[in-house]
Amino acid sequence: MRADAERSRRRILDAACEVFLERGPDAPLDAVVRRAGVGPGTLYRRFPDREALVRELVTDLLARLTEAAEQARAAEPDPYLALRRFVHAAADLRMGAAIVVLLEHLVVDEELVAVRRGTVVAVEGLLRAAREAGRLRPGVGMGDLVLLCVRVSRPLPGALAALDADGSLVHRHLDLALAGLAGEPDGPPGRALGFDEVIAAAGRPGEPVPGRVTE
Amino acid sequence: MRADAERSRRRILDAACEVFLERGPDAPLDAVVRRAGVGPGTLYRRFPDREALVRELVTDLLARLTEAAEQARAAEPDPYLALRRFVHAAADLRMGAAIVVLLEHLVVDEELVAVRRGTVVAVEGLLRAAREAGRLRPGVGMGDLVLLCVRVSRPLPGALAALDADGSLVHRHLDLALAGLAGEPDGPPGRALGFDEVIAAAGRPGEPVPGRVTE
DNA sequence: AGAAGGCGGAGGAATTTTCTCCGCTTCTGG
DNA sequence: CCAGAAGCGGAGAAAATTCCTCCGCCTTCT
Repeated sequence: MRADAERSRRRILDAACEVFLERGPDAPLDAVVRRAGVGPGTLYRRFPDREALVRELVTDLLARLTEAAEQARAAEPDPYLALRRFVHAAADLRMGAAIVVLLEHLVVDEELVAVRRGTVVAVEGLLRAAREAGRLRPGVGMGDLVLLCVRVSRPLPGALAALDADGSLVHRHLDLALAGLAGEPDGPPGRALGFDEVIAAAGRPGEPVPGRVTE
Repeated sequence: MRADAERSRRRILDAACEVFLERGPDAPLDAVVRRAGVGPGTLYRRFPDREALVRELVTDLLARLTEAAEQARAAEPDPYLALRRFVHAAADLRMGAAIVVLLEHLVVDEELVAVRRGTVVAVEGLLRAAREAGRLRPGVGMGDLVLLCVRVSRPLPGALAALDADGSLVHRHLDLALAGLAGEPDGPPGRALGFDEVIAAAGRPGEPVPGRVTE
């Protein structure tokens, strides 16, 4: 594969990831094209239809997730810290997009099942280790973990997204979800976010609200 | 106002709330119309443009949020339980819609500022009480609370939404976020969610994925 | 340097979204 | 219960969006 083709492929997949997270699995492919900064022809040549794009995106993400889970396990002897590390890595990888998109526009074939199984096994290992070490609230299941990850690591809607341009808020809130808003004062992760900052984007009286960042 | 007009107004506002939460603040008003089960004429007569609808929706929601905060404070002597009760009530009221939509398509006028101030004061009271009682992790601010509420109580994307048709998962995850996934075994709220359930909606190999519920 | 292959964008067809108009139904005051 | 006022739903025109192809030019590899 030629170098420029590979570059385009990567840009399209990355853009698709963000766009599907922000606008849902039916987001127009034109939006992906604009975000990726490529021409429509480039997208439609490589991915004949939406499903082809989605399939490659999901496969790619699941593989990287599996790798992240295995790396986290290897790098952290403490099972809870390993799980925590994985959760943060999953957010960086935009795990949400994989799931959103997997469930919507995809015929799940055997190859996909195999890739998915690999991810599930790896993550379940992390979870079981943390549970057996007594570092996980009893009754918390794999589904809870995954859904909380999806919920917390999705981009904030609309103009709120600007609050977390660099993603640090996602990591703060992941830590909060892990440790609990109500919890022992063993140090809060990051710094407190003021409400004023949240509503700052709402503009002042009489002023038009600054719209979302136009693409 | 005639009884049927009031009924239509309520149905439209409720529908708009759900639709804006699910599809973002630019969701087509036709989707609101379909969800509300009224004719387009009915919507456009009462709300000449998108802003009119959004304005009434936001004002209505903020007022109900303020009321919920005051009720929670009155009903629960324990500051933490009061905060917890409010958070759950806010999720039921779809607080997320107010914020999503407030930030996007609205010129914030003085009336709105006043209503919003009322809400902020009421919620800050709850938060301060919980903090002073030592029931809140230090460093957790109003913004964290609001954003975690938005994140957790937004509907899950796409087909995942079906997992939480009755909203019980939102409440479970709000409790988890409050108490922390990693936490003392003082009883997990609700029952554990299996990963199998999460991916069940993905269909079996070779089968087309059941699409989202068509409206 | 030449050839193979990829790139971006113009643009047409199809779909979606917006919003109006009007005949029929529902409500309310008397 | 009735008459008139008010509201309702839907057909459908106009505008905007989205999908996707074709083609002339540019990049990459040998």
